[in-house]
Amino acid sequence: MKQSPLNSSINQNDQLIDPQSAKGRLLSMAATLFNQKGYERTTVRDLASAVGIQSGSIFHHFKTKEAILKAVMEETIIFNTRRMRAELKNSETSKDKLLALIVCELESINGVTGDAMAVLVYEWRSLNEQNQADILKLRDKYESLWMEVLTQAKNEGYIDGDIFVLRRFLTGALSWSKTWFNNKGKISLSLLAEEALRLAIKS
Amino acid sequence: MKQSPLNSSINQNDQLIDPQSAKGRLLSMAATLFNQKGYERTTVRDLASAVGIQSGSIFHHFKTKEAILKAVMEETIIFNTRRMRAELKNSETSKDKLLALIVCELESINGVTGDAMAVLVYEWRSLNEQNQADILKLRDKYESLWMEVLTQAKNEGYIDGDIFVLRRFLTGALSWSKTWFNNKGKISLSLLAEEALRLAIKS
DNA sequence: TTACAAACCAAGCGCTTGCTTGGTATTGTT
DNA sequence: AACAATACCAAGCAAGCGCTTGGTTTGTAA
Repeated sequence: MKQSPLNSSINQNDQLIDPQSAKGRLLSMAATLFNQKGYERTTVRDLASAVGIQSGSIFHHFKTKEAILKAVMEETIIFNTRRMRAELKNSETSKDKLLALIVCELESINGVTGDAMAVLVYEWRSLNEQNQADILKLRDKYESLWMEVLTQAKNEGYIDGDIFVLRRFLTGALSWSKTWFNNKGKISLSLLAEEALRLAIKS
Repeated sequence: MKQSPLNSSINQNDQLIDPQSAKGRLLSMAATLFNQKGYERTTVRDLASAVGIQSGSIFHHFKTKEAILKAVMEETIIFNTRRMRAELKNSETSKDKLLALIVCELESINGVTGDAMAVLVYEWRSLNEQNQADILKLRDKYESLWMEVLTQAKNEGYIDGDIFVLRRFLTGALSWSKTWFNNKGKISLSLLAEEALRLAIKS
């Protein structure tokens, strides 16, 4: 065996599943369908026929339907936390860092991981308590990156109001862009990011 | 008969259903459950037992389960559009009007109609095309109130960026407050509204 | 070639779902 | 009191659901 098999349990050094593999294509299609029709309205038969297998074969890769949902969420939050952490290293000032975070989040929502991110945000209720707790741990790491930068920006006088409230406003504002923003439309993503930055910092 | 029976068809002068009536209590409970567990996860049996009747009796009041969802959405958007229109008449300056709209929206999301508003925002996909189109007409009226005020504020120099983008940012930011804001917490709703106003207008 | 695990199929089980049906209380009007 | 409209119950149907089972094909490495 060249590599230990992946499962959905908590794992600090998670490897992401190869998107080319059968399991990876399944996850990617699941994210698409869960976002389009919602988790509950998507049947395992829908998902199976979308990837070209029988419905029962799904359960060779995942124990339950909910495990698929959880995996979609885990994959995307781990992937995007890494990306944010990497982008922060390329930024100097707190203003630059804030813009970098906004761009990252907008890209994660409207880019290739967009379906999975929307699922992460809007299908929360469909996880049982344990799984919610597991995902929450990952979200906490993600959010701590934001709060560090916002704290710095606040200390340097860039921000007026409460940074916790601000972060929550931004979470809602940016995630909502999934419902209306079009990458090929008039407004570019980086322009959108600048508009969003204007929400946060004064003049 | 003292009043024509209500149905879910499009109706310019919609009367809202009496919240005390059996149908009204059904709608109110439906909003609660749909928000708590999601529309798909809520069964007609759940809803029936929550209001203390048999599941089949639901269909005396509504033709289908989806008709309940649609009615919840219609009721809340009509109610809140009226409230916004009323509040706008009590405001003079465009800045006051904008704050009034923000307060209204925050109250509609976090107040008594909160469950129904969350359903309106997040359960969109569960309606078929025709019903989506019907609700969209009502939303258009609601949104036009916002755009009028934003246009005025922009013309008067209160707003920097694109008002369409700003409105969408606000939609996301305010609706997201449902997931974290607590009316009995440290931050009051009017304080939250002022923080939100800061997102929109400069210094 | 052999061996073995991973990937998948074909069939269907047990359960839940939205909704229907035929009938019975309850309410309001005259 | 009589009647009709409204509100509800008790039972269950047809369809769709997640998931299981036992067996077959495919890929990989010695």
